[in-house]
Amino acid sequence: MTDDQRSGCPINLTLEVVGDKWSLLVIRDMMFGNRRHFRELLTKSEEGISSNILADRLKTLLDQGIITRDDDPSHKQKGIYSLTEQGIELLPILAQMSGWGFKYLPVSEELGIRAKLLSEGGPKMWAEFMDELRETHLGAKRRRKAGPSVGERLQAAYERAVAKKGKR
Amino acid sequence: MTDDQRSGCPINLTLEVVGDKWSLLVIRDMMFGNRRHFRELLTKSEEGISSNILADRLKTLLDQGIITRDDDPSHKQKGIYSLTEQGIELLPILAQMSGWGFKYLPVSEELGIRAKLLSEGGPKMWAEFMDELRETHLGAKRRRKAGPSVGERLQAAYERAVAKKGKR
DNA sequence: TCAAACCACTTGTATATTGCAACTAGTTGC
DNA sequence: GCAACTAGTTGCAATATACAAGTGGTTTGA
Repeated sequence: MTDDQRSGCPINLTLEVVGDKWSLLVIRDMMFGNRRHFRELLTKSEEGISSNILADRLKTLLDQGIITRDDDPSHKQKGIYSLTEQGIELLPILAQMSGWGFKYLPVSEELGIRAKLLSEGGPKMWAEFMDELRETHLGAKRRRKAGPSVGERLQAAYERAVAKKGKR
Repeated sequence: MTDDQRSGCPINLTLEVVGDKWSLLVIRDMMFGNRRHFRELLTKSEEGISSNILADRLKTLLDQGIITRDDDPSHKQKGIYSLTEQGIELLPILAQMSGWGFKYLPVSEELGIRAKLLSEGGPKMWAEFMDELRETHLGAKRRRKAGPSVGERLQAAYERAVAKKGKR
């Protein structure tokens, strides 16, 4: 990867950082699937990323300040990847992509349910979810709201959709 | 380009359609720079796309229903590319990317000014701009608002920034 | 204590995509 | 009729990606 940029346009610069077919999927899995280890990201992704590509993307995202890596105290070889504030703020981009894809592309039922909820929830729900991510990834204190978190609600809806599909 | 998809996830599907380094830049130029012809897109882009890549991306975007192509009555060889409703609705994704890039990446002053305005304007401004795009690209009738359009305001701000830079 | 499983990657190689420059085939304006 | 303009295409080199196998080390459990 070279350092020279094509232009100073914000959209172009953003695309140079996350405008490939894998980076945003890794971020997505960290956000919505709470994958924090290399092995989790490698084996639990829907799309089947290869290990060399994953290693390369994690390195780039580290260099860009979108994620950080810490040693896992429970296992000398494990690393824990966390989103930075900059990474967490990619959520609105993912949410908009998710909404657009849900509206116009052949999304599967069980994977579309989260997109639907996130789209209906709008910016307010996104902000709440970002606060939850700040808690899990940055250790930020958060004023607890009543009822299940956004993350829990999305996960529960997904599991209901999977169960429903299995019954058919 | 093959037809098989990696997964039915809306984010993944969106990335498979516009998740490369050029497609969204072409859309950006059509939206914000009002480039409608092949030659305009080719020569007036900040980043310098090559003609084979541009031809390929326009074909893909046509296939995907994001743009349409009509013959230009003034010139037998010219085609006019227009955004479809599906293409126009990519604006919020571009706006979010623009805002994120403006906040975190080394954006140039004259190209950042539009990002700043768009970010400050928020979803309400985006909706207004999308209405303007529906007028120019889809021929939709629109209730005129008082004062300059969003497109005009963005363009004027950009030109002021360029003029200011030139004086230094 | 030792083998099997697990961990985060790296390496090698085939294939696909991209970037660059030149070229084609036709149209328009003077 | 010719120069400039139009939308692309072609050939080739450089780069990125995909897939399978391997590396060096750690943990688990009998």
